Amino acid sequence: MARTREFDERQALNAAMLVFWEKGYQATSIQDLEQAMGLRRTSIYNAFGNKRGIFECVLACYKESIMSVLFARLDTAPDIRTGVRRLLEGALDIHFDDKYPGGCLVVLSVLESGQHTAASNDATAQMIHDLRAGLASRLGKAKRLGELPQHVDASSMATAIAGMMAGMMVLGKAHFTRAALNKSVRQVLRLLD
Amino acid sequence: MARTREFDERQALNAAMLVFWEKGYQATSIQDLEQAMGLRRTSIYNAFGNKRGIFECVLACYKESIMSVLFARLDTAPDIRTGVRRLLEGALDIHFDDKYPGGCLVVLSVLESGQHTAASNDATAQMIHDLRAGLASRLGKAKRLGELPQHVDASSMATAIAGMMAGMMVLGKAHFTRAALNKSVRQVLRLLD
DNA sequence: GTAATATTATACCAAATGGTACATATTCAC
DNA sequence: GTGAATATGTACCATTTGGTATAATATTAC
Repeated sequence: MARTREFDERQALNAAMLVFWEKGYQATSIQDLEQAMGLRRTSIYNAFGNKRGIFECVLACYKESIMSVLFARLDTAPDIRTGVRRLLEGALDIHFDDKYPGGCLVVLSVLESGQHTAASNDATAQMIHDLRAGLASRLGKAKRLGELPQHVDASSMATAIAGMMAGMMVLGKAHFTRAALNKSVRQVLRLLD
Repeated sequence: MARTREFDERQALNAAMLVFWEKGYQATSIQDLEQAMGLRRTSIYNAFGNKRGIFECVLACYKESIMSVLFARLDTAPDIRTGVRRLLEGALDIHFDDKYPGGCLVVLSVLESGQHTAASNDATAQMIHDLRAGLASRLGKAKRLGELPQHVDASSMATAIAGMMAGMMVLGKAHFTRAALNKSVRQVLRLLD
């Protein structure tokens, strides 16, 4: 018994996500968001409360549309080496995809933690910890399946791979070539031999 | 034949560096800088021109006081494994040092490249490329000295180590423990065997 | 001492910031 | 159709932003 929303929330959040991703949190103004989302600020505030609220929804959007795709690449691969390779190359795909601003919103936001609420910081840190945990789990499974030597430490290996993934996003932002980053992926895979 | 400056430029820039490092560029206001540097904005503008000018000097300050110390740890080590270990652990030392805000100003600024001038972006990207180049050079030397197998690709190995270094700063900001990060350093060192 | 020059302090400004009051429009239950 | 409830549009606000005009102050060469 009320007026219906005229915009698609998912689409609007996706547009907002791209702006935060490119400019950073504080450097993104409400005016920027109005233009990108194609909405007046009143509609934005009505839907998301305030700027912090927008960002929290954007983080959830990023988790769904970006992180989960990468996770799937790891989980659905036939073996651990293929899985790790697809995970890291998937991150590179996203970085070099013209649809996105390059780098990673989570990495950016973790570095910009001084700008965010505790809730947002918890969310971003959790996404990284989930990545590490997913890797650790997959590596443990690989050990049980005999895909990896028993002496491999799944936990620290997972941390290293997660770190490498974040680091490659940084190098990408510093204009490292795709070829160079692809080669560094191969170096990481050597750890699994 | 003019009034002398009452503040120490190095000290002032160090204070400004800490603020940019913690809050990010756009999120750092001139008022923040006035308080941290202990100066009125007129003195700041007189010395550095504008906010972008301050930041460019801060980057130079970071390069001198932070990056060069890490480079030295790599260059003065007795062998390549010790050098890489000291480089990565040195980065962790800085991250966990209470004197600093955690993470890395260069990594942050590269991620925030949408906020910076081309000059600043060139400077930060160059610092990362210099790191990689320094590593590649040292790895090449290690090969010639027989410290490393000849099949090691110094170039892609350098990229991977530089990436890992940046990535560990990200993980540190996401509250990974020192113990966990130390273990991931050991994983990276396995690449050199 | 004086002139020239650079630094500092006071006070200020236009523009942009995040956010909101309020009127209007649209939907659905009845 | 009517009323309740939510969405949107217009216009606005206090605060903060980066930056500056100007006057006062200190330094050194002469």
